[in-house]
Amino acid sequence: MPEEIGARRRARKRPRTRLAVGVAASLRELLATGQLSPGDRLPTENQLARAHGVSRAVVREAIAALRSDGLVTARQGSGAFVAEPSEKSERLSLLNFEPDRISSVIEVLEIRAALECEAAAIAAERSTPAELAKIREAQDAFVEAVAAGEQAEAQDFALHLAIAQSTHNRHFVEFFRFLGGRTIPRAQVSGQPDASGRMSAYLERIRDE
Amino acid sequence: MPEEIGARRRARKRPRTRLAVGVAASLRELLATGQLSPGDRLPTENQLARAHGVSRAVVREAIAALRSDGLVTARQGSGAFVAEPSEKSERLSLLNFEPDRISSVIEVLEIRAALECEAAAIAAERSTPAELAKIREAQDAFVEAVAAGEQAEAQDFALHLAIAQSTHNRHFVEFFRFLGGRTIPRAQVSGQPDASGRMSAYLERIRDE
DNA sequence: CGAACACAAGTTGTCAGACAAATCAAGATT
DNA sequence: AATCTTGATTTGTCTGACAACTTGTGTTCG
Repeated sequence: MPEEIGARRRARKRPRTRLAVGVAASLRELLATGQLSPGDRLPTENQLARAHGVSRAVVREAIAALRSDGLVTARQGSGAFVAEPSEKSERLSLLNFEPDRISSVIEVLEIRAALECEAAAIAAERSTPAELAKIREAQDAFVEAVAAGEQAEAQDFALHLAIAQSTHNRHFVEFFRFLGGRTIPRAQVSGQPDASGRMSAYLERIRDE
Repeated sequence: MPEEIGARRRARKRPRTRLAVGVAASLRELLATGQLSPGDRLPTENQLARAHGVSRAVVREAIAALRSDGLVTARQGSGAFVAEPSEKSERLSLLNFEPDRISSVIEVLEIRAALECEAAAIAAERSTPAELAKIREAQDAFVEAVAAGEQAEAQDFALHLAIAQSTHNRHFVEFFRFLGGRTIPRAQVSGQPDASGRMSAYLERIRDE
């Protein structure tokens, strides 16, 4: 018995997988595999508790998690039912890509390029002189860093953020902040060949406008 | 007493606000107002239970909801702590706008236009003949509907979706499906004055490419 | 004096049973 | 036939208890 305790103590930060997450995963699989369709009533809490060998409290916590995700809706006295797929569930899966596949990274870069292009155009129309100065500053810092042979991720991000803020559209800002955190670790894609080439063309366009 | 019961029975589909959601909302406010910063330990379950006049089970369900959202992390034997803001929380707040403000709708339309523009360009390069035919079909249906004086939201959406699918980039597809659901009810913005004008120019561009 | 150990208090995780509240279906009543 | 009553079923909540884990404190030994 002591060895077991030792083994668990060694695996610190992971005291034990909570039972509720196991039950929740089991339920999620039922939904994912289509064994339970929207509108269906899932088993009662007592049934689930007996089936998984846990107490009703654990089952309740598992269902609460699904309900928090909008996957099921519970009605007192009636039961818990699978909810219809809504925007919310789609919003969660959105951009939930796997960074392992290179193509996935490229896809995100595509969508990012599309937005950067338009953001720059809008920013050119709306930006105040102060914001323009800020963009120029970030731009100079970026070209300097590139000239010095650095990776310049931070400067790159700062530049895009400055442009996004100049659009006065907070969705652009939020989107870049999100994508920035996703794609900054460029070490994933081995060589970023034409990144600088694209960037120079990109900057030229900004100057023009 | 009977009247009260009647009043509640009349308000069907809303039997009663669950206690857990009230406690969860209270906790969320603590985080939002900064009274609890990342890394802080929030009150014990017993304290919260007494403070809100509910049982510990309710408090546990409330905390489980926050944990499911990634706002707090609980460690057995130690307590529950406010989590550091991560991508996940940003992803949730992303594009979570209020449809009441007209400017908010316009902002989303801007970001949508930016993506549609680039998606069309990419689609033009990659689309297979079958996909091109599908786009043309959707396009014809759209112009027909517009000519008939209809709103043509469904055709509009189908057209954009067909284009997005031709990019072979599933992020575009997901994004349009998401934005489509958000902006389709255009009744919000009273007159969509230049929508058709923009659209015709947009279609011309596709034909060119 | 310092370090390893033992221990106790506090906290979250889980269990078990019970009752309240709501739903639903069938039976009883008018 | 329509309405009311009743009972069973199910989720929502309460209560108390114990297990598992963390943390700090004291204690003992080198």
